Amino acid sequence: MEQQGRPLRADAQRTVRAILEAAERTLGKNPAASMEEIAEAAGVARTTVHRRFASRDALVDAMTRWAAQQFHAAVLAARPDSTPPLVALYQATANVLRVKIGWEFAMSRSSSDPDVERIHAEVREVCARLLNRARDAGLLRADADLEWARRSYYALIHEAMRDGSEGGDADALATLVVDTLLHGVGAGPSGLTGTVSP
Amino acid sequence: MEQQGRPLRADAQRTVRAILEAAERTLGKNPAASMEEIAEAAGVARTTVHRRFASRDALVDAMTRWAAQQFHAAVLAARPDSTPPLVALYQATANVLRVKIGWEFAMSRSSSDPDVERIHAEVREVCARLLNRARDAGLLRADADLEWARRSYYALIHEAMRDGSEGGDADALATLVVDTLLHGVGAGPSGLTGTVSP
DNA sequence: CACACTTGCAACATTCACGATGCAAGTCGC
DNA sequence: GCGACTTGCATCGTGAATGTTGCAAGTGTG
Repeated sequence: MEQQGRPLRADAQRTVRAILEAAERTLGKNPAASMEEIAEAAGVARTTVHRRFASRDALVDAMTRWAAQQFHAAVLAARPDSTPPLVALYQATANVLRVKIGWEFAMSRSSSDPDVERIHAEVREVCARLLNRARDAGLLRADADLEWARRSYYALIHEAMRDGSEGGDADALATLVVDTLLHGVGAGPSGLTGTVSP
Repeated sequence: MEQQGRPLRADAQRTVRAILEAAERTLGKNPAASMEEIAEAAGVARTTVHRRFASRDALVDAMTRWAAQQFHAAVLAARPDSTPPLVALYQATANVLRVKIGWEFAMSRSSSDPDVERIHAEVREVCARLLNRARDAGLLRADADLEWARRSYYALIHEAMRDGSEGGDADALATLVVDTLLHGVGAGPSGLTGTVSP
């Protein structure tokens, strides 16, 4: 379902949103939760959920799609292609954290939906470009592996999100993430390998 | 099941191992896979799986417990309380990566089993002690948040594991992880906050 | 206000995974 | 080799979750 002959009535739209949010909460706690539990959490009858989403998969897909769009918007809002790299990095991190904190389940789900995958690929590219600019600006080591940098970045954001789930401030967390990404937790330069300047 | 009146016969033990490993492979690809699929992957009949593991939960619990023990052993093998911090950190990372690469599903599962939770708590403490020693040795910043350091460390290991799933070398990955943890991917010291020396 | 839309409720059909059992054939261990 | 253990196979029961349908009552919209 989810495609409309004509737009849903206002109350029906509210119902859809309520179901999506309830599904996030419920599946976040227990990924194997039944449609019944989701319906209950949303305050609607089980049949209503089936009316709005043809199948369980359709519901999860819709959640994933919704979260992916929020994610995309959060990154673009930081203007990562024009703002100075460090600022964009910080801004994007904070924005993304706000989304991930509210859509943990939907975001950590690897979707089979090609649309969703396309969005994530797009975001990855934006991120890659940003890191590239950061390196050119001397913010990253010249010999840094940008792919690993991106993945470390994602991993740190994901970890910071867990704090956020329990009432952390997105801006403070973003500072923590970016700081850690750039400088790690170590003290002086004493690399295990010889990556430090000769 | 899984507790024995007397020890299982040799062939039965092999069967148990085969089932555990098949379950890891199968559930790794699809967490919702049925007992049937697991049995097929193990090359045994479905009823045999039920003979060895009373229920699906019992099977997953057994996997989780097994993986947790391997994890614990991997950390202790690095002698994290006596070896010099940097060496222990590197060694433990490599050992843990080897385990996580083979038991991705079982390791990333938050268990309801108190025994498993105890093991993980124990490992967390060992890790905390190690990071403490690292800080005292001047390896970490004096004002570093050790809890965040530990979690960043876990997150980076987890990310590195994905490389390992596709044939990466555990030792090389460990170097990458420890290096990134200590120094990040940034170039010079230009902290966003004023954490750098005055 | 009138009409179309939306929802809750009750009932139903179906599918699927789980778990149990008995038995015959094969395998291990002493 | 003999006895105990283990497994495959065929079969059955059961419960839970999914998805559908019809209808009456309520609610938004023009």
